[in-house]
Amino acid sequence: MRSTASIMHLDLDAFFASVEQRDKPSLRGRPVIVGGIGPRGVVATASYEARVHGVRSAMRTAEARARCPHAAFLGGRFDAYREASRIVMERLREETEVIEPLSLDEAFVDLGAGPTFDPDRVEDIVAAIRADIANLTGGLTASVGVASSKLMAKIASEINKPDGVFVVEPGTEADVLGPMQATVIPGVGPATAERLRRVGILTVEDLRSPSEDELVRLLGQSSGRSLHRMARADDDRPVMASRETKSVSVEDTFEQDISDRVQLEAIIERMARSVSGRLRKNGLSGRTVTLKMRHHDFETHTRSTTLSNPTDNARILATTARGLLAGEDISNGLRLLGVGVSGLADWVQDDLFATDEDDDVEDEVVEETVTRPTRWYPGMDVHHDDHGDGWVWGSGLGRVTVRFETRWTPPGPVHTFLADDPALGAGHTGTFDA
DNA sequence: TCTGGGGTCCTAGGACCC
DNA sequence: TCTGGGGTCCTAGGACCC
Repeated sequence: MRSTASIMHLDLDAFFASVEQRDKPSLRGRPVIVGGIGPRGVVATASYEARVHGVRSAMRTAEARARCPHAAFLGGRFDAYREASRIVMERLREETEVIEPLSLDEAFVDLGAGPTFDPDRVEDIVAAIRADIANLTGGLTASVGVASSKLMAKIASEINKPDGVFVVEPGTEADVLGPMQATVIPGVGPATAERLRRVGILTVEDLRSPSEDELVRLLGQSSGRSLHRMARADDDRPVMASRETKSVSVEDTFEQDISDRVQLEAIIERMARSVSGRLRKNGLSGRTVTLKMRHHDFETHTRSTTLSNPTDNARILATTARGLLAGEDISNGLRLLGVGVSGLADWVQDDLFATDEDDDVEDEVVEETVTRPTRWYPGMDVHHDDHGDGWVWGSGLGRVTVRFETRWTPPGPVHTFLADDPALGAGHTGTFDA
């Protein structure tokens, strides 16, 4: 915690809805709700006119419709939001390079890292930034908090929202924080709040009573230690100007549950292409492929596998993800499916002009349906058949289809297989050595 | 006709290696 | 031969954030 109020948190007010109202004058002064507009949609952002009627983010759109039937329900125009966000972030960067965007509509700014920062003029600096944002974006408003730490700046930006500013005077942090609900501390969500409530902790003040060890016992190492400090407004986390991407994923909730494997596999193909495209655009590739499945009863499971080499290739991602689906019982239907990649590496892209079609050039795909394999892979399910005359493969009860793929993906060839033994009712996927 | 999509971070257990 | 500890990687799940 530094001695001057020089960390700013800026939060654009009702961002998606405000962009819509800016671009469509007929929506100004009216309730606007942006989010999923299908039967299973939820609200992403509600304008303040809609919040009056109790509409909140993450609320089901069906409920929002019931509460506020006269609102405009919009699906969202992310290109417009990204552009508005870019303009705002660019303006913030004029203050200092040390800005940390948290999302399209939020960022920390280390004002103290600016070349000409004067702590006595914080109010003027903030006023100039907010005026510029309004001018540059066609009237978007922002709420701002300034304090000696990220924690207090973030909390302060909520205090005079919307279109307001709050500066926490250095030295008053703990006093400002004490009377607030423990849930104002970022990271204290519903589950943690409930655990705390059960031991009588409601406010930040209450959170100062237990020792660090007691909080660790209650909430685990990481949360326990950090909450013990946060409760005392003790926070020296730096504003981080750049953060590397850790994962890339796509998911979709269907309007109706899907139990048809062929249909799900086709969706996986589409998602794999989407993930692949985004990996390539960012010069990334990853080793761990994750399939996310939400069942009809909302039970959610992930299945993942780690390849021996990073890939950004749509077909490898699709083959791998399909293999992960193969072992799952989907007879009651899935409401959501997702494909993700993590374990990312940024490799030097050696073939900038390659297209998806070009990728096929050096690929080798061998598919065989056999009772005995002609090639072997690690972990191949081979066991001795006591009733027969030797070693069998898979269940030993029938034909097994194996698809071996070799693809040349920098920095080297990637060999994957997908084995499907109907009698086992399970697919087996992974990598093999050539 | 309950409950989005895109992320991050943490925990915990097992495998494996030294 | 037995026991133990630590570190790292992998998988799965969960909490949380906007």
